[in-house]
Amino acid sequence: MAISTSKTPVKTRTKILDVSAALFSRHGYNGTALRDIAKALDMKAGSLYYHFDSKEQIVLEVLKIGIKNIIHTVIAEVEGLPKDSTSREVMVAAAKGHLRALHEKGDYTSTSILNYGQLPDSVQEAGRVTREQYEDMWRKWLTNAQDKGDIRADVNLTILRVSILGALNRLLTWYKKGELSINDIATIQIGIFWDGIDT
Amino acid sequence: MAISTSKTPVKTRTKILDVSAALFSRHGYNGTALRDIAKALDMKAGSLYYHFDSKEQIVLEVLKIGIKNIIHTVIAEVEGLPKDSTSREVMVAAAKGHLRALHEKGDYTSTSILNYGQLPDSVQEAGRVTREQYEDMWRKWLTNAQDKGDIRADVNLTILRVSILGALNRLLTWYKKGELSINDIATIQIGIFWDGIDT
DNA sequence: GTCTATAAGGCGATAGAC
DNA sequence: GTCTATCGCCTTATAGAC
Repeated sequence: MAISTSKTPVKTRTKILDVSAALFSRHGYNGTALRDIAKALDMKAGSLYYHFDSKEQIVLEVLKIGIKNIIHTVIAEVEGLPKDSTSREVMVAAAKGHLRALHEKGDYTSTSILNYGQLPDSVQEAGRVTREQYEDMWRKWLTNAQDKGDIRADVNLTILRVSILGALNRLLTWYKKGELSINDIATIQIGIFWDGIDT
Repeated sequence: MAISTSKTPVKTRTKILDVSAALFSRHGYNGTALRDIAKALDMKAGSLYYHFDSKEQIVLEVLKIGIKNIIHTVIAEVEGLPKDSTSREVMVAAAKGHLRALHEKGDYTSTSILNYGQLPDSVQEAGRVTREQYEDMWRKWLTNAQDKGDIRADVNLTILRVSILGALNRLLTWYKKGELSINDIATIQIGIFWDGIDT
């Protein structure tokens, strides 16, 4: 958290980001006007420029918060495990963190997952490094697991990684809170990948 | 194919759709102006209205072509199988069809896969039925396979379905034609789901 | 910090010439 | 079938009052 001495200056900024994330995730970057963001906060569009320099700066901040949130949630979940955990337990923990971030901060994370490819090139460029850091985390876990002999040697780890992340990310388009909790889903999804579905 | 008696009337329309699909898939619906579409065809924006009534009509047509293309490709692949094929062979064939449609008609299909949630509500509504028809096809194949005892009874088919489709759809964001062919990838991905990765 | 007012340009869509 | 020209509206962003 940043150092803050005054009473409220941070809060409006945060509200703007929250509302922006919600609107971007539903209507996309180009489908959301600054007037829409302002209106949702009972403000006028011009007032936003007291807090941000441009619309691009807003979406970039939303993007970074989304990715960092996933990374932090996933790391916390994995580091909360006992040191002698199995590879499978690591994957389930990582999946729980990933899904929990998608679910709890869906407005922020979906901007980086669903809308990323359509954002202005300059914004994509600025967010690229953090995104690749996250892919690297999965690359590392999967490689470790295969090296330890917990994943068969013939499994293509690149395809496994994109498959797992693709499967997890789909949560954003189908999950409505019902009988299954986020943790249940993570366990089930990794279970499918680990054990297969064959009889 | 529609009946056509004159020489060229269909072609310009098709070119407009091709270019629109390409631009929509890269910059999104709201990020693509009619002027951009026209410019890519060395035309003026106003001329597009001879072929289409509105921008929404263009994207709706792109959307429908994308979904129908996936459905047709997948059905052709599955119906090309011998009658006595195993459930696993059916899944691999369906995955091949799905990935082939994404790859060969990526501009059209990615509009329906990546941009769908951000399209105008009226357009989403018009495309919904066809989308659900496709989900139903997978639902049916998976249920059949489980009923025949080829998928373990304890596997949650809803989660399996969203996981497979999420994993397959990821192709759009990572695949660059290299050593692996589309058919190889389909076989590998279904192999992971079927056999698991455990040693 | 938020407002009003406005600049400067982009947007989808239309009308009529060719 | 495509053009030019334009309408009316919306967009991001800025300037200055409060």
